[in-house]
Amino acid sequence: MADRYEPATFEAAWQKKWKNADLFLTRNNEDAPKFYGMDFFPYPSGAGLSVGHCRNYVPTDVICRMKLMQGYNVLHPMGFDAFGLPAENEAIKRKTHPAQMIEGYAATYRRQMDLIGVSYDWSRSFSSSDPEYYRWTQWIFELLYKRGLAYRRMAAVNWDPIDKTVLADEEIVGGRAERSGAIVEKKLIPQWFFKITEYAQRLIDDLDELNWPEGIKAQQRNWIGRSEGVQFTMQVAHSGHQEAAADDGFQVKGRRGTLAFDVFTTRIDTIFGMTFCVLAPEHELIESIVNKVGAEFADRIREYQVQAKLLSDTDRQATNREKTGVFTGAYAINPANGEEVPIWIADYVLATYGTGAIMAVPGHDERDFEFAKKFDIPVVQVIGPVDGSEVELPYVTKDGVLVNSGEYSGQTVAASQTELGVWIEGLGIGQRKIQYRLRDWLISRQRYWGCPIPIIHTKDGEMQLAPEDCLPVELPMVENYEPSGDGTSPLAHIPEFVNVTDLDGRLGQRETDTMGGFACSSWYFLRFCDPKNENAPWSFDAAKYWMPVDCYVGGSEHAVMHLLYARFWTKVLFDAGLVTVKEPFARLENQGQVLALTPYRKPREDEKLDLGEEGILVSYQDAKSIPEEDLFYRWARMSKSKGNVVTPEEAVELYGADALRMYLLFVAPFSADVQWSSDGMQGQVRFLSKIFKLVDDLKSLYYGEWRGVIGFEDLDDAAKAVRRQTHKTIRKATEDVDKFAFNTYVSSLMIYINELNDLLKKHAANPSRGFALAMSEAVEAVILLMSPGAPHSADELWNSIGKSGFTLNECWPTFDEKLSADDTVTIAVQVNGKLRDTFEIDATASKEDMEKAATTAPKAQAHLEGLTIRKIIVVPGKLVNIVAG
RNA sequence: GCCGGGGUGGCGGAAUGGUAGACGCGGUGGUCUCAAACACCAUUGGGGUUAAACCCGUGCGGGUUCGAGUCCCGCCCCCGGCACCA
Repeated sequence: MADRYEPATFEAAWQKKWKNADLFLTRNNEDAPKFYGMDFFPYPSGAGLSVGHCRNYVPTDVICRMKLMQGYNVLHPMGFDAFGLPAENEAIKRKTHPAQMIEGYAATYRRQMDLIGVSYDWSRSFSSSDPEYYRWTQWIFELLYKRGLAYRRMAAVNWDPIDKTVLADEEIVGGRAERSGAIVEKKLIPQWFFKITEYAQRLIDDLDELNWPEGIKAQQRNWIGRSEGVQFTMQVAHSGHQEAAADDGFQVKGRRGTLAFDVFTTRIDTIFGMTFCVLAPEHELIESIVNKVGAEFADRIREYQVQAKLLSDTDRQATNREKTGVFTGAYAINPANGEEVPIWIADYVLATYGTGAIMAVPGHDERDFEFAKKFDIPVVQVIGPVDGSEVELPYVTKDGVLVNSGEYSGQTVAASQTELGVWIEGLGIGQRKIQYRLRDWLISRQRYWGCPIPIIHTKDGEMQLAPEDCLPVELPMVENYEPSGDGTSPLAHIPEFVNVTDLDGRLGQRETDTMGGFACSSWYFLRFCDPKNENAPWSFDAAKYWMPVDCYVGGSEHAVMHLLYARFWTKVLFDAGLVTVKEPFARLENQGQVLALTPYRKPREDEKLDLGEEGILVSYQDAKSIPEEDLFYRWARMSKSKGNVVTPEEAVELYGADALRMYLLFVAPFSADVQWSSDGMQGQVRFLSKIFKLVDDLKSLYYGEWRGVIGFEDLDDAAKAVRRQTHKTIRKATEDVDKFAFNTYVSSLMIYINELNDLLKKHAANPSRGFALAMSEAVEAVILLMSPGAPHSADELWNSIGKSGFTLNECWPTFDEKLSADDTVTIAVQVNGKLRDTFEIDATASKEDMEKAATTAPKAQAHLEGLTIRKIIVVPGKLVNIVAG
């Protein structure tokens, strides 16, 4: 074996041996505790992996490897999230079939993951597009349907009138289709939803028990958006301002002869300040109003509705957009004071939140204020500061008391919110209510490459589930699967797929929408527990044993969608008695991104920059020929489109897999973004070489049976120093890996190696027997502690000292508190909190001894000159602070 | 605007309220070499000094404490997410 790190000579060889020995197959030792460590389900893109992806996989691998060495049964699987739009679009472009294409891409991913030595149990791998897998995705869909959690209703899709296709939100840029440039329209079609809103409260509550980054939990809470308020009914005025508002027999909300609508507010305390109401342009009541008001109003309302429909969501919600709206000609009655207020229509009120209608209080709401100013609607103050001082409107703080509010004037905001809520309930026109921002989960996709929804529409318009034993409803393998041009899924144009007869022999048609990819990734962690099961999605016992995932690792960009959906499904499955956990992921860790220095040039006069860009992206090749004053570099996320990707192949070729792994661990805290530099890997080559050199130097001292005799040896100071360092490092390294502090895990090994080198240099000439034994222990500790981070090198070194097999099968070292304790400690001497001196003292020294040593320390004494000692604070093992004046 | 995370040498970053800058990258000087690369050794927060002593120093301003990078209050800046959700 060489005395330096020469990866080309052994890394590939060890990977082969691991494979031949089935080293990474999941083990199931009796009585061992379990550890389930997993990475986010990746979509295997055609670009392959970059070193940025490895930053996710390597740390998970390190903790899994350590847990395995610690005696856990470890489940560390990997599979592929193969269904979905990116795959389909790319396959169309390449004129190939997505199934075939994805298979190739997944193989590339696997090859790259193997190349960096990640210990996945590939025997458990699958793709979400495998019929054996999506059969059970459909099965879970049916479970949701049976439990009333899957339903179909009309909903808008983004429609591209040029390409005649449905677009995903990410295919729209600035209200236009990314590809065709057409202005995107909204089109109502029937679509499938999962009723995640029914679980909103539980999804909030159960966050508390999760060991997740606070930021992610906060994002989920925001997304679910719980707010407490009051919902109540507003009557449309019969008479008064508008003769056409006379009763002509409309029936709305069960009130014969009247028009009415519900509003939701979190500020019921401001109800006396209501000076108008606003309905969303899509509000159903508008139809009735249009029929009752004069033609001029009706025309303006219609026009506004058309305009609103044409606006894309992004345009409509653009920041700082001026408020728009029209007066309907109708009035509503404020139940608090009986006053009539005008009803407006405006798109700043969303149809999809609350009741799609609001009471507007411009005195105490910025949006209403802005609207009122623009349309000259009165602004009334009904809340003021407790001290009665004048304030500028809108006054939106909840710190205050009611004014101009009848009998409620003088009450605090908090008190009146309760009282007014009770009052509304007493009147029978509404109730206090908890409202969530969360919407139901739209799963329909009018595309080919997804999991078919197992529903049959019978001739009589009924919906039936495809019988369980007929699952999966297989996606037909067809040549043409491009979007069909009429907005339906391509599946709708495959008669063999569509036409079926149900169990009673009646004719029916299959549902042709497919499920969005998030459905497939909402349960894959359960399938990994029992991936080959042909009779069930998983066996209850397997899931009971492995779940929850103990450590789930991936990027924070999935903070809401995937993680929320997976939590939702797990809760449904829990309710159905199919799993024993309410939450799928006990601990979540987000890795930082890997950024690469990316060349840009200044734009020429006629060039426009893309949104958020400072310059024009250029390739590294072109950068060489661009004049220096026009060229600049920025840190940008590694991606194929930026052309700044470093692949694991390149890194492994130049520096080695272990150097890449150790660099990824060391370069920054796990959750921080990383500025990639290949120089850093050279540093790891140097470090690994140092280990090879040290192990080589220690071979002459190495005694394989040290464990049996070291306890009987009378150890000299040198030997004790070695052991102390060994046991300190074992403790530090173990703790650091457990808490995902991989950078300090690596640095603790560096410190250890440096110390061992120093000690060896000092005592090599005349080593005692105890020193040799302590160094024997150290050699093994070094190799085993580095094994999770640099497994190839560890196995190479392990065998070089005469051991056989794999370090992964060895026990993780344990530390002995007594051995790691220092004999002597360095004590800091402070005078009035400022460091003045230090001294060495026996670790067991008494407080009195420390005080004495401190007060007589020469430099400290110089600072005590002429002062009276008032107090002495002694921190054992650390410092002495002398307070003097 | 709201929510979350940050701000420490030239750079990445360490520091249970207890010696700030561990470990590494880079730099400088040296050894090796015909030379370079690699490697190794020394040094490396700023000021100050022949050297030391000493002074300053964790975004800014206050506070608590024997002692604050760490805790509290008020600001500033950066990154991420959400964003007319009534």
